[in-house]
Amino acid sequence: MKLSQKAEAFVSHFGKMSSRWGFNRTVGQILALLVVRSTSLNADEISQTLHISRGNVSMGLKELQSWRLIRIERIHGDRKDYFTTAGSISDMARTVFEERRKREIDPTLSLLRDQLLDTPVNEEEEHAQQQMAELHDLLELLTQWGGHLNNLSAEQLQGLMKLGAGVSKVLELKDKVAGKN
Amino acid sequence: MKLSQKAEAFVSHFGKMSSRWGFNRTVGQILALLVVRSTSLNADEISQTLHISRGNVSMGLKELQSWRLIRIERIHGDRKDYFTTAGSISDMARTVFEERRKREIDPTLSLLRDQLLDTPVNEEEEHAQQQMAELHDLLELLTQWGGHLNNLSAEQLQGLMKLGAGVSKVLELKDKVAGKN
DNA sequence: TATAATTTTCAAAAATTTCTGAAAATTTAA
DNA sequence: TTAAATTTTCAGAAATTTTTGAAAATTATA
Repeated sequence: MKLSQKAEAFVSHFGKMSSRWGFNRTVGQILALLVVRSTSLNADEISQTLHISRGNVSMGLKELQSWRLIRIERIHGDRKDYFTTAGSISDMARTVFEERRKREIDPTLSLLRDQLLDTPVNEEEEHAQQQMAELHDLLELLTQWGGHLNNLSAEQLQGLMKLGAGVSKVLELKDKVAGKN
Repeated sequence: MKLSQKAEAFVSHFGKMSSRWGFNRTVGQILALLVVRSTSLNADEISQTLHISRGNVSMGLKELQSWRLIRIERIHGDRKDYFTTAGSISDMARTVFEERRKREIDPTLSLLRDQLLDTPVNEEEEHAQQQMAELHDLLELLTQWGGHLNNLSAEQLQGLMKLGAGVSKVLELKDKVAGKN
């Protein structure tokens, strides 16, 4: 399975970038390959296309499954597992945000909450807690906001995005309406 | 300089998490230390407190400056450089988003745009381009949206966040008003 | 069942990243 | 200027992460 120039560039770029998004190079490459290909692929095909060992592919696929980004398809009369992406690009984006929240934000919030239970015993601890409280509130706000956005339909999301800079106007509008009631 | 139990836990947690946010453990620890301490610190103090070499501290501070997350203060009669965080927690959050956009999103958008210039020569390339277009549009939307949010005042942002799930109602409201004009 | 096909695991090797500390470079003040 | 103080650099060492590939485990078919 030879990749086109285009697909090659895409896969390679995502391999390099993927470490920033929480997975290693081969995992990024495998995902990019599945995104770019229109048909599902088995582990051997992935291994040959990306020139990575069969074992590495197996681990990478497992990792992507733990992220809920790919799913297995069975082809009748073929014993092998075939893999595709789980949903559209924006489905996957939502999933990545959600998974990263679980893996990174939630444990951090939990630590911060614990820390904030204690009463500070001096100026220095007072300041530390103040900062932690600020971070806690910010993370919580972002999390809640993310949750709300996730519940919006694709169209609503689009509408909100298109609103863009006009959002402040809408906020004023909302305040006016709220004021009347 | 001995850290309190609390500060220790905070610094250690951020050391572990920081690789997910684009910097290595010591860089994360240095930033966390500066966040939690109320006074500015010099490189030797940081080195002793975190038990990392002087050279490593120097590199870490340089990295944090490239992220625009810390700034140097000079203390009269003292030759050493003293370091503090550049602004509040939310200032830093904004900066991190902006820097990551520059370092990760922008190059990706640029690659995708290049790829989309070519005309696909077969079904397979057609599909690849479709996916890339979807990703391109999503990233662009997120980027624009991020830009708008960055331009809102802290109060407006707060207001928007508090809106939460009510956002869909406000969208309807906006459509109504728009319809009348 | 047995066996062939396929996937997973994991110890060791390779690659990459991070860290150290001494030397070089720079800055400050006398 | 000069010299002391401070910071930066960077080659090599240490630590960590990733990858391989062969053996073990699992799964599917005859």
